[in-house]
Amino acid sequence: MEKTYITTAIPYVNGAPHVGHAMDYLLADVCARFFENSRFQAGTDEHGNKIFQKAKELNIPVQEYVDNNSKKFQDFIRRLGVEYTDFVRTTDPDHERRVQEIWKKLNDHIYLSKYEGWYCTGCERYVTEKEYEENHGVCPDHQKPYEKLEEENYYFRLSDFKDQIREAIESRKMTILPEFREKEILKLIEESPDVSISRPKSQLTWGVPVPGDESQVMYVWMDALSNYITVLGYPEKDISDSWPAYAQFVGKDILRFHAILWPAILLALRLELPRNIVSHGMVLSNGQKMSKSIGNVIDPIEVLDKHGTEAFRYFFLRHIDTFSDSDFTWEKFEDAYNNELANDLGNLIQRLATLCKKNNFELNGPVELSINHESNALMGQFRYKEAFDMIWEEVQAVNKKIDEDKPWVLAKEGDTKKLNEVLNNEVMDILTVAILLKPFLPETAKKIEKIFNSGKIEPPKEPLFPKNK
RNA sequence: CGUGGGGUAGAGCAGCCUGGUAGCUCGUUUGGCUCAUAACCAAAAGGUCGUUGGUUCAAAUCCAACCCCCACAACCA
Repeated sequence: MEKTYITTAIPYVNGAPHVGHAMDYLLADVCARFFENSRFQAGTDEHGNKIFQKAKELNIPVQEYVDNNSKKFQDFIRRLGVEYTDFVRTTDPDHERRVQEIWKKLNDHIYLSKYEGWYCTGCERYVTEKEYEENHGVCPDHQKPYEKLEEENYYFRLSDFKDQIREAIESRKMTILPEFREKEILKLIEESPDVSISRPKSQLTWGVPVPGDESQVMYVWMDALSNYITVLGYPEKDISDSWPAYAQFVGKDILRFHAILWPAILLALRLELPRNIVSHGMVLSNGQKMSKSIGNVIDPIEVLDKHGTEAFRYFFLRHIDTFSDSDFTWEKFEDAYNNELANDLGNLIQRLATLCKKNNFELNGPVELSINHESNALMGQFRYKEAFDMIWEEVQAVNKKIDEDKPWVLAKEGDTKKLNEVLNNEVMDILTVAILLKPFLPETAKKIEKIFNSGKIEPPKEPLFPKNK
């Protein structure tokens, strides 16, 4: 059976999970829950010098180091309430073997060439011409002058596919979202040079060996991008029940690799291009990019510990824009939690359940609602924040309706018929809200259904979202 | 002359493509209600829509120039 295949970028595991990683997972999770029959990939990127060095510093075997870190990400994803179906690790032998198979298939588009550039022996990396000029030829970290070095690299001939990629984007066979990023990519394609896809072993040991050349190791992108199909079992398995991916979620910082290099690889393999590449913005902290040196990094685990999964999902899906950069501050988070989750929704559940209980109102058996809400159109376009806003209007509308219906007055007047009628309407409304909330706040949706759609209506003993002082 | 985004009420944003009384959320003030987590509902105050010029009967919206902020520029989510 055909599945809606949804992917997330695989994070580089040289550190702990970052708030930014959460965006990928949450958006993909909303998408996966919105479509029922979906396949959902997640994973970790585990090769490269930085990881190798970090493990050496810590005096831990590299494999053990990446095992631990990969586990941290898996735990993190679970704590976000995100349910993936497939998890890929780039150090998995299956993945490594498959990447080598892929490399072989790309052979016609790969060539060996010299790379020349400024190199810092301290950092063990090349710097760009611009960086070289800015630092006046001396590495600021190591106080050493850059050296001119040259090495042999394998290159992938991107130019073989530029026209096809441009055509796919323009004809919307492959859609890049949001639109302004698509414009950016179309410009970038023109100036994209061929891509260096290997490093000499002397420089990079922790990686997948290039097949047929002992002296070279694959460079990250070739290794990492392939994960989306190696996890499906490519090339030995038929992946047509899942591929092409319906949506690939990535941060805007790595969009270029996903929108240019990755499609080129797919074309070279004669595979279809993904239908949608959705790029989200960055999460800022107090209006600035998070960075250790500024000391404004928000630890997602801390947010989860303090407020739980549902509140986390709520804030990041509604108050962090789906496509643009948005700001996280604790103040904003607390405001949203108290005003919206606690007051609007939490209190609504409490007051309506209490009204039902006090007036002995019950539904006649569980109700099946089929809903065609206008937010669905937005969901289909990946405009999750806007869809969520629209759903919240429904929450507020129920509060308003209760105020207008004044069930407590009807109860005093003894108008039982009218009372039951309005309570029934209101319960239907909140059950509708529950269904709409499912992709965003699955646990909350479940709780609402349990309270209102399983016979006797009882207000929860503990408020769903206790207010914080 | 790198590329892209942005500059709209105290804060955060929508509106701009398809010109025609400037809108939403939070905050503030006032009123209502009492079912509810001192929650809910309503109303009010608050804006020369970055600057200058142009097109038009009419511009936040189209055009031009300029100023300011931010991101990206092969691996710092």
